[in-house]
Amino acid sequence: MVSSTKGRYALRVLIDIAENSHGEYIAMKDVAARQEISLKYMEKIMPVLVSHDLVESSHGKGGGYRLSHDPSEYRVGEILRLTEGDIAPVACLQTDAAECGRNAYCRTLPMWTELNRRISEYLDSVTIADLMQAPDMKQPPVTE
Amino acid sequence: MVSSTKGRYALRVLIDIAENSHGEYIAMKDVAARQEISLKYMEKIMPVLVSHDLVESSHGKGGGYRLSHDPSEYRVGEILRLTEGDIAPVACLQTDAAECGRNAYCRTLPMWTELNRRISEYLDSVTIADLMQAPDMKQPPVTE
DNA sequence: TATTCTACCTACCAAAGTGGTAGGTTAATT
DNA sequence: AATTAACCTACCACTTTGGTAGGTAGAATA
Repeated sequence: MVSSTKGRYALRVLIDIAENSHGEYIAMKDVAARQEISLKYMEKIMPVLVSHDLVESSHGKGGGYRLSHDPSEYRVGEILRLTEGDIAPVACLQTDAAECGRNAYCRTLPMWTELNRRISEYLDSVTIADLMQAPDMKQPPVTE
Repeated sequence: MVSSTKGRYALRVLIDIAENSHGEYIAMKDVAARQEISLKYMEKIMPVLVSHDLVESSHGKGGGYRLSHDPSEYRVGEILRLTEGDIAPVACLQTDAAECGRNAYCRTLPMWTELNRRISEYLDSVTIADLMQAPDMKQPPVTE
């Protein structure tokens, strides 16, 4: 699996902030309701985005999160790498992977490397701006 | 992770059979030694390949496995789908996935769908024949 | 100053998946 | 009959996933 809920939720939250906060801070309570994601679970994902300066936070009333940059500057691959740790399709290509020892004569390594390259290339070609509300898309219902 | 050891081992075993058995049955003991894979673990993977007619087996002395078809007829995507169950990069695209309910307004679904398409397209474009020993490749050492 | 709202931090946890091991049974060959 | 090798079933330790619970810290407002 390239992406677990962690990375996917992070993406959806960023898109939600991009669409609904207009430069203002937006409370996670609202995002969680719209995205139907557990608030508590989201709270575990957000600090990662803060520490890498993807979003800025403010405590207290009227606080919440807002984007640090323009939506067009957020590459999906980058977001997934931060939240998932790695997006390599196989264990032996992960950045923390131990040397296999069989690399010199591994028949499949070149294929995995090429697959990895194609996945990264595609995910890095898509930005948050690309994923924002298309004209023909409905807004999600606000379920309280 | 698109592929766990199950799928990767299946691939390596099929390539090993393609390279080393020449139409003859080949014992898993030998493949396991060359590929440095636990024989017992391999034994759990092989029956899947038999039941889908990728390989044929024979019991007893001089028995083992051999390919049912020409190496060029084995697509990597097909092998991974059999052994992994699914190669979708995200849970909501798996064949057994429950309807999300948010699909109509999910901003990320089209991207995941396209990523899934690209992964499948690439993996289905590679065959076992493509992965067999290149001229500049060493044979793995036979570790007893 | 007290209250309220919100981010943030820590600990815990159930379920599923991963990557095996162990031991025995069946079938084919010598 | 003995040997060899596939095959079947059960078990298991470890990690990841996807959370929940409860409390703390900081900022705004009344």
